[in-house]
Formats: sequence, structure tokens, C-alpha cells
Amino acid sequence: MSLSNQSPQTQENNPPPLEKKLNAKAIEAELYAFWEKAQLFAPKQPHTETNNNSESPETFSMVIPPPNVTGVLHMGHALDNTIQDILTRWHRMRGDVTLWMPGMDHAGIATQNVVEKQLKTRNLTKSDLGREKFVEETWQWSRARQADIATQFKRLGISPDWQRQRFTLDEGLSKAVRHAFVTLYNQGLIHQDTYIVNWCPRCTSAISDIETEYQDQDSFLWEIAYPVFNETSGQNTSPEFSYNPETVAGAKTDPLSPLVVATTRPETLLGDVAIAVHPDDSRYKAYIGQKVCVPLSNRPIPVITDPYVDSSFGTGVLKITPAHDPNDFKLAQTHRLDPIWVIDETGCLKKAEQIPQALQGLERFEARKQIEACLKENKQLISKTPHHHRVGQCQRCQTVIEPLLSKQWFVKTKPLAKQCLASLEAGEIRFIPERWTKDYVRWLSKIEDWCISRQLWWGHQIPAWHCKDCQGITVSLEEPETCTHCRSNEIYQDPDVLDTWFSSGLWPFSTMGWPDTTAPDYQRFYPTSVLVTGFDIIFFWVARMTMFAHALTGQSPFETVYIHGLIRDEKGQKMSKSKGNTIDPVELIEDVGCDGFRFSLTSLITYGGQDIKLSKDKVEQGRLFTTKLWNASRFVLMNIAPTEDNPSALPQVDALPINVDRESLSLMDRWILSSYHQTIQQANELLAQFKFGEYADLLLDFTWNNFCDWYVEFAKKQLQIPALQQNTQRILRDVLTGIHQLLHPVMPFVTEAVYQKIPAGPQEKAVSISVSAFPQADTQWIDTTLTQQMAIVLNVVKALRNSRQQYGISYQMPINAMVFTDSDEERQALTAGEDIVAYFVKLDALHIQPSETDVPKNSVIQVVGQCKVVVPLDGVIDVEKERSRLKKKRDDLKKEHTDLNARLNNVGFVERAPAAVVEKNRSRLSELDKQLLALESQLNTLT
RNA sequence: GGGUGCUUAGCUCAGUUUGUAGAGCGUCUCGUUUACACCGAGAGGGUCAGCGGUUCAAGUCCGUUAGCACCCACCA
Repeated sequence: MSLSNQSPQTQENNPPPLEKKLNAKAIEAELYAFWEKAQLFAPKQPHTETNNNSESPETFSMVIPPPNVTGVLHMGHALDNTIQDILTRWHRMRGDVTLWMPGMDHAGIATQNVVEKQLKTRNLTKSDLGREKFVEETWQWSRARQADIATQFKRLGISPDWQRQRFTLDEGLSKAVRHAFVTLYNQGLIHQDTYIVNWCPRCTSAISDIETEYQDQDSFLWEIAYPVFNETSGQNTSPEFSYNPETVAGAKTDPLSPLVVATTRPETLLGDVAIAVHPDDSRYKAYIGQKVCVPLSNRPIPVITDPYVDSSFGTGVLKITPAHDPNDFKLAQTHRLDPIWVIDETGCLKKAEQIPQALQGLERFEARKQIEACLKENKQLISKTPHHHRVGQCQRCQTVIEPLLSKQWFVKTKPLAKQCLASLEAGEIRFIPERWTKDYVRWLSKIEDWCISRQLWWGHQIPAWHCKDCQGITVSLEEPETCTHCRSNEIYQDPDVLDTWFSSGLWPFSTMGWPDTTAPDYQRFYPTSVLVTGFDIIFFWVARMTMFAHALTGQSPFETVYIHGLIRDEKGQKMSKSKGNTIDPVELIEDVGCDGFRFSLTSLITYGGQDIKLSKDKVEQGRLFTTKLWNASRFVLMNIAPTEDNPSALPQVDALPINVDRESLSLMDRWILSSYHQTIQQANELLAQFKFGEYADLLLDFTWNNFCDWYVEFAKKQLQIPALQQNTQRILRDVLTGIHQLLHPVMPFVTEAVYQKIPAGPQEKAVSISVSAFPQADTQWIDTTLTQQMAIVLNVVKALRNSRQQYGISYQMPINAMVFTDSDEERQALTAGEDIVAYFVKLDALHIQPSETDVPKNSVIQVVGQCKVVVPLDGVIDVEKERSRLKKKRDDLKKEHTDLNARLNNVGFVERAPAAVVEKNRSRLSELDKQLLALESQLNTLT
């Protein structure tokens, strides 16, 4: 197909037919270019509309979760963005002023790691380049990546307003970051402090608590003897140190035996500043107030008590290393103990006086081995037993975290979290599915301060300047000339950068122009309507956004947070590069087409947000459906818009609406219109409720099972009847158009391709289906009585088809059929639908008769509702086969009859169940009576 | 140690107002009726993990047990 001459409206009158086979790849590229060129993704300007006194259009806005520049398009993005695109396209078609803001994240640590790795291949380190050059190099790299990622994302057919694309490190957003930092600092919500943090020795940076992932590991518990220090002699109680395990615990002899400490990290013992026991632990009463010697360095340290110590763990004796353990740090604070640093920022033992020469500079795990060996040699190692425990790892590089006491910047999160909880309480924000609310609340309720400084070069450098003279800090939007405290000009900017999530936390408003609150986008689109993301990012991102938004903009950044599940591999395992079980979305798009892929993904979404196990064959369904839709569209177009290739086709459909005079419409016409409008109604409801999977299923079902299998099939007949032809054409045109519009949010490409070829109906056609009006149900067409009538007709069709099949009666051979019923409703329905039955079952005639009429001998019967559906057979029927078939049917019905009877005889049921339910059961029972009677009498004749 | 989710047809899974179960794939049978064999028609297949409770009525609500998965937590 070709859209080269743009303005597709001008090209029709005689549009070429759709190609026989859909070339998905070709239309995807072509149509995406068309959309972009026509700037269809930009929010329409409400002011340009002529009648400004009509109800003002709603606004719908959403920001994309910015993908990392280091990443490639993966399944998670595919799902996340498909959902967002469905919402965006739906709202756009509804006429809302719709903005979907795209952009990317500079991904501090991840990006720096990648660029450093690249430098390494050139035998360079970042220090070789220096900060400025390194950052410049990283910028170059990230710009190229941004372009690549945008290209990849476009393969998904998504429709964000690319003109507005943002980057967390671009100028506007950097300004927002500085503004946020300064504001929060001035409010006392950001401060610098020396505190124990999670330190990654490989990244040589602090990371936050949630960037630390804990993993179970098999390790050991070492028990180490700390000899008692003799105050008067200034020495060990026993310089040669002979140790007798029997006398260790509970020893009350004088001199005291060494204290035995249990630890999982012997390499930190050189940094011990005290030993703690539980105050009530009778075993160690005699040691309290004494001093013991740190092994290998013989430094005396006090034995103190603290109820924190668990007497039942290990030996009940805890060593305190404040500089390298979070709990020890807290204990040291309460007991006013000064920390001793023994491990440096690269994870090696420091070159410090407290550390024996031989151990200085050793990598921490090597140091562990060496120290163990030394202790063994000194006979201070009492035992080493296997121990299973959790070890923190760096989220980005899996390096074991070293808790490290260091000077860092922190956000005081408790007051911020409080605002979020209040806002939740006030109903200003909701989660779908609701259960995530609990996690959100739990996390915010016990939140700790957030370490936001990173010892990296790639990121927003902290807008704080230190004074060399007075040590004061000046926090400012712009670089100050002098120190605000002492006017010294000996100042330098803090070298650290901010956590990436600091800038992402501002995303919903920084992208809209904040801190300029008069910016048009901020005014029109903030706060946003919905945020769509995965649960793995609720703490990292969602909660940070709500905290910052409340503190800085005074409102919740979005109304609804839609949380979807994770895409897993077919075994249910998380997809990861290291496991090699990832599926490339682009590959699937190549296989089944973007529309097929998106449809499949969407149909797999559940309202409960279950994880999705994906495999190649699961996306097949979408491909098949795309083909079906394509073929059905070809049929319709062939019959409403003849072409040069197809001169024998019907005259082109006129632009008139479907004849509103119902009487001129056939039963089939009215039925499909009723079903169509019902589908429209449901589709809108489902989308409004974020029920994407059901929306996909609904449309598949309507398109395939109602429109294609019944209406289109029957239209083949109606098109041959002059009196019905025009309405049939109009219905085909309008319902097909509607199907494509309803499906456009999920299948943007095929629907556009077909829409461009459909002749205009009563409404003028839009430039693109993506800005055409989403169908709204016209409820006057919805007719439940009609639906019931048609159900009777179709059930009779099915019964007759069954009979044909049972007896292998070829469809080449027309048959006669009889329906026996006393029900007026059924008789009317079948009279009205006789031609339908006749057409679908290849009938000569359908004879409708009262039920007492005798059934001809040698007949096949089926029971449907209150009808006996009978096909008289000329030949001899297989009596045995027929008997057993009927018997089985009879037995099934009997069982149902018995159950139903029992229920209706239950006084409780009749009295307490809603009347409608009771009535329903009654009528089913009477139906069963008739069916059983029919079956019994037939069985009796079969002898 | 807390918490959440899952257990429904051979497989993968839907099923938010309690009214006796659905889809896709697969299986079996039939069919080249010009939109579609990437199709059409028909069939078979489930004591909804176990146990207990509430209710006239439970896949659906409550409790409990088991298995699986995940999240959170400072026991050295």
C-alpha cells in the first residue's frame, strides 16, 4: 500500500484493494513515518476548536517510565509501553487533550560502569581522562544510545509525543534537580552526615538501601578468643596465651579465661572498639567493665553491656566494629565509642597503624583468610562452623557490599513519607491492583533516610560548595562567588553526584517545566492521570515521585498507579541476560507483526496483575487474529468498494447511514448491530477499568465469532438480495470501521492500513484512525430480546450441524428439518430466522410444528431449549449408536434435573434466593422436563 | 521472623457483586461453500490443591494444611 501522496482522504473513490497478504513490516514502517510527519502524537490544542462553549475537553496525561540509556528494549518495556499506548490512543480518540511524555534516564552507576568498561578495552581508566573528558565521553555515548533506544521503542508502534522527549540530565531537568535540592536543603530535608552506608567497593560509591540486594550465602561463623587485658601490668593475663576450651564459657576462675566472640566477618576485628554482652547474661558478669585485647593487635577494648545482644546466638558475645557494621554503628553511638576504619573504599585493609604491616592493603576476602590463619596459629581461633546467612550485594554489579561509615548526603524521608500516607488516606491516589497499596504503605511507614550522594562522575553534581577556610557549606542554584559563611573565595563544589533516582523522582513535573509553575505543560498536564509500571519499581521510583511531588508541588503526581506483572520465560523464571533466557521483543515483532505481538501481550494481561509466562507460541494467537482481521477486511472492502481488479463487484456503498427504519433490516442485521453496540459499550467500560486482557478478548470474540462467523457469512447471501444489499453494505462498512477503531489502541498498524481504505460513511473520515472518534455505544440498538431470539436460532443451527456431522451428511446434500415446539417465543424466533437456519445448514425447508406431532421414524433428534430438532433420514440410522448417544444425553440431563429439583424443593432456597434466580431455575426445570420427555419418547421408538 | 501471590480441561491460563465453570493451544472427526487451510464445522475433556466453616447456594467469602513462587526484615 502507499500513502505517499499523503492526505489519504483524497486518494479514494477507487482505492486499490488490500493486498492479499498483509505485509506487516512494510506497513509498520510506512505508517509510523506518516504519523510522525503528521504530528499526530502531539496533544491537540483545545483552544483552536471553534466552539469553545461546548464542554471543555478532558485532559489525559502520562509520563513514560524513562528507560535507562544503558538498556535495550526488553519484554518489560514492551508490556509497559503497550499498556500506556492503549490508554494514550484510546483517550486521544475520545477527544481528550492527550499527552504521553517520553524520555530516558541517565542511569548514573550503570552508565558509568559501561563507559568505564569500554575505556578498559582501550587500556584507559576514567582517571586517565579526568572528570571533564570522561563526562564528555559519556555524553557522546549516551546520545547515541538515546537515539538507538528511541528507534527500538518506535518498533512497538507507541505514540508518545516525541517532540517533547526529555532526558534526566538535560538542561531543563538539571535545573529542576538543583531547584529541588536547594529547596529541600533549605527546608532541612536534605543534610550531610557521617553515617554508615552501603558501600560498593567496585563502584567505589555509596548506594542506597534499596539498591542493596540480599542473597543467601553459605559461609562460616568464626569463634575467636579475646584474652582479658590486665590493667596493672598493661598486658594479657597470660602472655604466652594457653587456651583451654573447657574453661572458656562460664569461667569464674581468676585469672579470667579469654572471652570468645562469634563473628561472620573476622576481617573486621581489627576495627573492634568494644565487646558487648547482654546485661543479664550470668556467664559474663565477671567480665563487665574489664578490658580484652583485640587479637593480632593486642589493643585493649572495654567489655560493655547492651540488651541488643542476643545471648542465645553464638557465644552471646558480640564484637563491635562501628565503621563496618550498621548495627555496631548504632551501638557505638549509644555508648559513645569512636570508630576505627580498617577497610578502605576499594575493599582493602587500610594502611593504618592499628593494622599489622603484613595485612595492610590486602583485599578484604584475602584478609579474611590471612587473619584466620594468624588466629589459628595464635590458637585464638576456637572454631569455624558452617553458617548460612544473607549477604548484601550491589544491585548493579553484584559485588558484596561493605557497610562503611562515611560522609554522605541524605534525604530526611520520614516527613515526606508522612505526606504521601496522608494523601493516600485522602484518596488522592490509588493503586490498581489494590493490593500494592499495602506494600506502598508498609514501605513508607518504616522508611529510613535516603542516601543520595554517589561517588561518581556521571550525574547531577551536588549543588553544594565547601569552604576550605571555615568548612562551611553553601548550597545554591548557581555557583556562588564566595562562601556565604565567611566570604572566603576558597570554595569548591562537592565532587559527588546525586543518585539517579533523585532526578527520576522529579520526572512527572520536571518534564512539564517545573520549577516554572506557569509553564503551559505544567499547567495543563500536571498532575498526570496515570502511571503505568511494574511492581519491582514501586519503592525505587513510585514512592520517590510521590514524596518529592508532595514536598515540591504540593500534590500527588498522579491519580492512578497501574501496576502490571513481570514478563517471565516459559518456565516462569525471571528473564535476564545472564541466564540467557531473554526473548527479544523485536524478534517477536518480526515474527508475528507488531499488531499481533501487541494483541497477544494484551490478551495475556490479567486484572490481578499476575506475572506473564511468555513463549513464542503464545504470541501466535495475535498473528492469527491479525490475519483474520485482514482477510475479513478484504472481504468487506471487495463488497462495498469495487475496484478495477474486481469489476464484477457490487456498486460502491453510498455514504448514507444504516437505515434507521428497523423493519427494513433483517434479523441478522439487527442482531449484529445490537451485538456491536453492546461490544462498544463493554469495550469502553473495560478500558476505563484498566481491564486490558478482557478488552482484547472481547474484541477478538466479537470480531471472530460474531462478525466473521455469522454476519459476514450471512452477508454473502444478503448482498445478493437487492432489497437488503445496501443496508448490508452499510452495516459491513460501519461495523468494520468500528471494529478497527475499537482495536486501534491495541493494534495500531493494521487498523490504520484498513481504515485508510474504507469508503467514508455518514461521518467524514479523519486523516488517521488515530484521531478518529472512538466508537460510543448507541444504546437504542441494543436489544436483549433480539439477542435471545437469535440465540434460539443459532442453537438450532448448531444442533442441525451436529446432526449432519453425526451421520456424515455432506453439506452438498440439502436436507429437510423439523422443529417441534409449543413455545411461542421459539416459534416466532425460528420463523423469523428460518432463512438463517436454512442458509447455515443447507436446508431445503424448516418445518415448525407443535410438539405432540409424531417424529418420523429413522430420525436424528436433538433437544434445544424446548425444541426437538429433528432430521428425518432416508437411510437406516445406526440404532445402537443413536440409542447410546441419546442415553448419555438423557443421563446428563437427568442428573441436572435431580439436582435442580432438590434445590427447588429446598424451602430455604425458594424463600431466600432472589425471585429472579428461583424463576430461572424453575424455567430451566420445565425445559428439562420437556427435553427428557422428548428423549425418552425417541428412545422408545428406537427398538 | 513477617507479608503477598499462585494451585481450575492434556498444556498455558481467564473467571471483583456467592446462583453448579470459560478461552487459546493440543487431541479426535468432517470439510477445498471464491475473505481467510494463518480457515470453517463438529466432538471429547474439569469432584475448580486438601480439610473445615459461613450461606438456601462457595472456584468465588472466612479459617486451616500442604506444595510452588516472590517481597520485606540489623540477629553478630
